[in-house]
Amino acid sequence: MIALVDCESFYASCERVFDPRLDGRPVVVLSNNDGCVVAMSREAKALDIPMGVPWFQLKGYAQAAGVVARSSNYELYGSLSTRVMEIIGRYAAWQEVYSIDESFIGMHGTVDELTRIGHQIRAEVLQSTGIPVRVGIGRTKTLAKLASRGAKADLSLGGVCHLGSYSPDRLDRIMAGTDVTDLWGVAGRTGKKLAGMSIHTAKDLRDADPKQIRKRFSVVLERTVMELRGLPCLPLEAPRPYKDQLIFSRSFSRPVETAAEMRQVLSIYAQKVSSRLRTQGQVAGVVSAWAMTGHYVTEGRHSAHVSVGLPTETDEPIMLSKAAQMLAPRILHGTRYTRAGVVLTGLRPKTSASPLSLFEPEFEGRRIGETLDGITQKLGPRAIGVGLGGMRGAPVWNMRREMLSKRATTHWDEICEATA
DNA sequence: TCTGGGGTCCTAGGACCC
DNA sequence: TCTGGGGTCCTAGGACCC
Repeated sequence: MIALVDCESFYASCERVFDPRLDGRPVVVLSNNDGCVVAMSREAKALDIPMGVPWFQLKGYAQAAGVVARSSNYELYGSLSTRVMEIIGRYAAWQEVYSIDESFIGMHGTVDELTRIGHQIRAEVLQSTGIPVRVGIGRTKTLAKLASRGAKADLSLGGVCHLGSYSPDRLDRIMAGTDVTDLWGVAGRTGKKLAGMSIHTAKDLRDADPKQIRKRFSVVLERTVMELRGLPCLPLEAPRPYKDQLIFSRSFSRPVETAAEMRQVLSIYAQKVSSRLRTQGQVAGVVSAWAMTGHYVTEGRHSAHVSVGLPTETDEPIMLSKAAQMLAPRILHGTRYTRAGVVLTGLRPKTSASPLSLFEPEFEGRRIGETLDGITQKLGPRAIGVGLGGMRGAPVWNMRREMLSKRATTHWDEICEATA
């Protein structure tokens, strides 16, 4: 059997761990730039605040209704996630950490045994970290996901739902009451196309002809059909040694319109992403950069892309920053760009085979990257940078985070204080 | 004024090979 | 009119996830 353990309203729950005043109050967490709502506590959901609503639209109502808003504090969430995942891992020989707030584990046992273990996991994670979790158990990942929805919907289950505890009739009724787009792997576009074939519920999809589904859609949806029937098609994945790509992208707090400013943006973003690259011990072979106007503008929409193959794979910030700045000629002067990003692909672990010295880039071997990382770690992210990245103050286009909580688990000077 | 960010997998189609 | 067949690799774009 497979269990999905997922954290309830994870970001909002993290905010509560070190600020118990938030208990029982509606809490929303905002995306970068304090843009829109990306997480809500149960109380906020009860107010029918739509997920994804822009903060500037919600602000007035939120303040009147006593909603507490927080900027997203990924350093805190990442740190608490690591603790939660470690505890969950103690309960299984095989664990897949699927996302910051979800983990699949493999389990053996009777319905009663597994349900009991589910409750134990819940209790221990709550006791040790303050984060409430739900446990959904089924024969496949897709069914475990469905069970997790059940645990959320039916409070009488106490946070643990094992699909094996239902009769076939009851399971049919549950699936018939589940919209097909609420399934894992089925979103809006596929949902629309399925509706055209009179497939509206999870039960409809389970009972559809897999071959037809594969022909009309893809092998991905065919797998969903089989998984709904209890046939595992998606194995628990082992942790990967490294990623296929790394991205650093941000929206600006105000539009960037000049090539000079955009060069600064790209230089800094490239340095940010190169630092992640070094953390993972990888080198990159291809640098891509893009810039675009907002989704919501009606006039003057524009986007620019460029992709550069590097002569030698590298993790050095100077090379990568120069490559990213090759986007500059594609930038239309006077366009109101609202976001940009730098993407590294062609990633390999750094250890294997060093390039012939003839082709070594100018700065290779001088350990510029390592040196910057060391200084940054000691003195903070803006202490040093290459070229346009070495800024005393934050650039004017830098993102907004006006309601940021403390990073209580990763910075000594932000540690939680208790007062009598 | 103000609408997130970081990933994965799959497929189709082009380039290229013999 | 009519222009091989079979294979691999790579990339761009679509769809989805949290």
